[in-house]
Amino acid sequence: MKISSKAHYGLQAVFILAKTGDVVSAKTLENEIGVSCKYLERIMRILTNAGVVLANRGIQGGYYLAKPANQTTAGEVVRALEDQLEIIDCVTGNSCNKCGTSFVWKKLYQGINDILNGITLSDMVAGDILSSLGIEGECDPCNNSCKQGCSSCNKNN
Amino acid sequence: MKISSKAHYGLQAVFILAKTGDVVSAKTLENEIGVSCKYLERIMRILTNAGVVLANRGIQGGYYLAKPANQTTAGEVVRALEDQLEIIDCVTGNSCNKCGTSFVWKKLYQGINDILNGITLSDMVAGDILSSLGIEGECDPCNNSCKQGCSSCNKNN
DNA sequence: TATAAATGCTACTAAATTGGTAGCAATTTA
DNA sequence: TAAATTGCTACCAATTTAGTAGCATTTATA
Repeated sequence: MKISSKAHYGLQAVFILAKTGDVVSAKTLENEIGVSCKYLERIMRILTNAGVVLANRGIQGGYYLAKPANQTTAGEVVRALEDQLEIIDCVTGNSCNKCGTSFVWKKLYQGINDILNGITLSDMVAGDILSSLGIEGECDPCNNSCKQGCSSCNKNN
Repeated sequence: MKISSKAHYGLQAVFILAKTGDVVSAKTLENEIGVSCKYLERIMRILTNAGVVLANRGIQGGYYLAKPANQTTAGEVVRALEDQLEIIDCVTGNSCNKCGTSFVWKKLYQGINDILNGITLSDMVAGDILSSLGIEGECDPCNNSCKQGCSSCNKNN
């Protein structure tokens, strides 16, 4: 149950595309994210084939969102890069030994998809701007301190 | 983002403990689940150390739930067997590059825990009984057909 | 008290997955 | 034509997963 580096880098990449609102090359993404452009190319190609982003070749080429940021969800991105989020074989109906646990995985599968489908790239950009303005104070989503009123983790809301 | 076989087998095992309501040996679990008792022993030892189950050695020994089935959640079981469900490093505050995606993973992490914490072993046993009685009709949680009113996947409710 | 049945623990291993790298082809702009 | 860029395939090292094996320890019971 780990997020792969592909999904992590891929979501960072589309986040940058959303924030930039323009064509961004793999080389630029490499500078922003800090991982080799060859690896990013592979990741972006998966997202291109999935229809999440579009690509232009040649000089001035690069990647850009296929749809507006507020119509692109984290779910689309992560599913493309995480093998459809099929957390266990039986959740997509490909075989099941009826072991008594399947409804747990099914619920979890649906829950994970619901959560990620509920987050758009616009949400991510908005959350990032708030955070960079220091509006959330010490409520960093990456640690366990959360101040009341924060819009990112909602832990104390 | 795959459920490990340890978590799958482990949840099957505690499900059997809950259904049986008695001490069950690894050998018996082997017969029920179809995986070697040596591997199950290792899994059950993790659950024992986590305080989810208790173990008796010797003849007539085996494993049993440490708490009543309605007070034991899938979350406790899965967290013990899936490295605390730490889907990515930054969700538990151990480091974060503030890449703009962290609040997605944080929300996902909290969501996954909430879902699994909301399912008790009693729920699982109840769901299994309903299913074995055919009450849900063709709504098998393991395939994509779901009839209205089903209590397992809620897809059409 | 012997014995069989059970868990506890550690070490090992084969297979699969992850996380990349490398090189060349194709495309496009200037 | 040259430079910049994506597209594609093959390869590879490291890690993780999914077990197996063997012995130690404990315990109920005959």
